[in-house]
Amino acid sequence: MPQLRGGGEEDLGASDELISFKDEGEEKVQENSFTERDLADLKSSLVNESEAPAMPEAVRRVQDVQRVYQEKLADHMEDGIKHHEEPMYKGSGYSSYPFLMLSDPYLSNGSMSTLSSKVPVVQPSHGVHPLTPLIPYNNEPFSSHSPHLPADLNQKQGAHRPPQTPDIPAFYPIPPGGVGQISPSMGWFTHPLMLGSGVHTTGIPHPAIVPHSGNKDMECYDRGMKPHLEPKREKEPKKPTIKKPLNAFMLYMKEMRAKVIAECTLKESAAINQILGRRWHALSREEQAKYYELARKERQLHMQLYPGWSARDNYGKKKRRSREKHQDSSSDPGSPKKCRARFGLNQQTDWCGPCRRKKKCIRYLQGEGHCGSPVSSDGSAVDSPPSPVTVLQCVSSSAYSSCKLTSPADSAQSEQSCFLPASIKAISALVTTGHITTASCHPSDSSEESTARVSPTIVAT
DNA sequence: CGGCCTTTGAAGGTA
DNA sequence: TACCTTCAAAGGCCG
Repeated sequence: MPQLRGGGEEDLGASDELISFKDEGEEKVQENSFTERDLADLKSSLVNESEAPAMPEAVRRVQDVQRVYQEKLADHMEDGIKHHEEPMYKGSGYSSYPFLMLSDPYLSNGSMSTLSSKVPVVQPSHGVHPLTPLIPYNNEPFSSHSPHLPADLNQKQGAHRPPQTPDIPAFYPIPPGGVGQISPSMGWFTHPLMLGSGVHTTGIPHPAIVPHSGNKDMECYDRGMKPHLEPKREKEPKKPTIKKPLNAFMLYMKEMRAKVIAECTLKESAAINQILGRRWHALSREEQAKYYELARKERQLHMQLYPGWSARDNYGKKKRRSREKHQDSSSDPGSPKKCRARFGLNQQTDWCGPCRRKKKCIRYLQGEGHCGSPVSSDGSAVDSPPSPVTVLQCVSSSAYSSCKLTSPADSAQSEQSCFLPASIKAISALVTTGHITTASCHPSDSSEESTARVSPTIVAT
């Protein structure tokens, strides 16, 4: 993965990113230079575009809105909420970042901006992550049904937010319609730091704060009304959930999901995510770098908005099934346990995917006899051997789809049966229809299935 | 109704 | 330092 460490800035990614990209060459130096200079170029070019005579109307509106927000915030600042500066944004180009993010949808004739030059921009039908306004995929107003739309921010986090730099408001997305269209019914939001006493003039909450389910305030927003906050206050106010900022892959998924759905006529997220995972690996470093940069900005912004927040805060809010760690197969003391141990750090290209992600090794913990390595878009194995298998035939049942597989590496073309869990039967359907030509097969990692479990790898759609 | 599935990355905890 | 765990999004599925 790209290391977008730009001169003095904090890490853009975890060590995982470094690991993944090590196998792609030694262009790190070049990569490192991407963020600062290229971002600056991007920004200036976008600004120039916006100032050009041919600037689309929407872009001008964006600027107008940003100006309004700047003025609004200045007013708030004068009201005594100004505490500290955020030097990290000063002169870093970050202040213009929203421009970077927001310009895309508004650029003329749907062309993609530099930022997403090679990444198709889709029009998701659903909502936008609280901070994912940074992502330039939507030229629609926010969906009023977005689960991210917070309803009761006013009484919650927003009121406790530290004062903000004038840069911040510009980070937020501008509806295509401009200021005049900003309304709660659109799910538009207000920077928490602009709230002052907790309620912004627009009364629109910040989407990073997600109310708990059953919040009637949401319905208010859905109906374009302001929420009834006062009855709420009488009760014990539930703490809103501040979501984690999206990482690069999540941003990528949000942007590409609709496209994959359209292409593959799939709806099941599990299957779609598998495809997206493949495509993610197939992305060039430059393409991935865009998303890492977006994610970095999101994290920065998130830290600014919620300084005391920790991802740990949300632990336990999702009920997780008891993990299969009880059945940890690491009870094989003699053999190499992990790709890491077997290949070492300097042969990370030979690591399986989970090892690269510092997760449980699927290759040597579970034995080496299984077929199945994900396959990149060019058909080569991403995770190194073993070879992918070709799906010859799939027969769906209620619970599983049984597929006959053959491995190219097996010259005898002996067939073996794998079983697709019901959750990915849709994949097998694609196989049978010829949309998918290759799949990989992993042996069952739990005792509950004696059959092999197919983890389909999408080669062509 | 709520957890599961499935993906990658980030972050925090543990050994 | 290495490893592990949880959560972030999404929506169909299932108990």
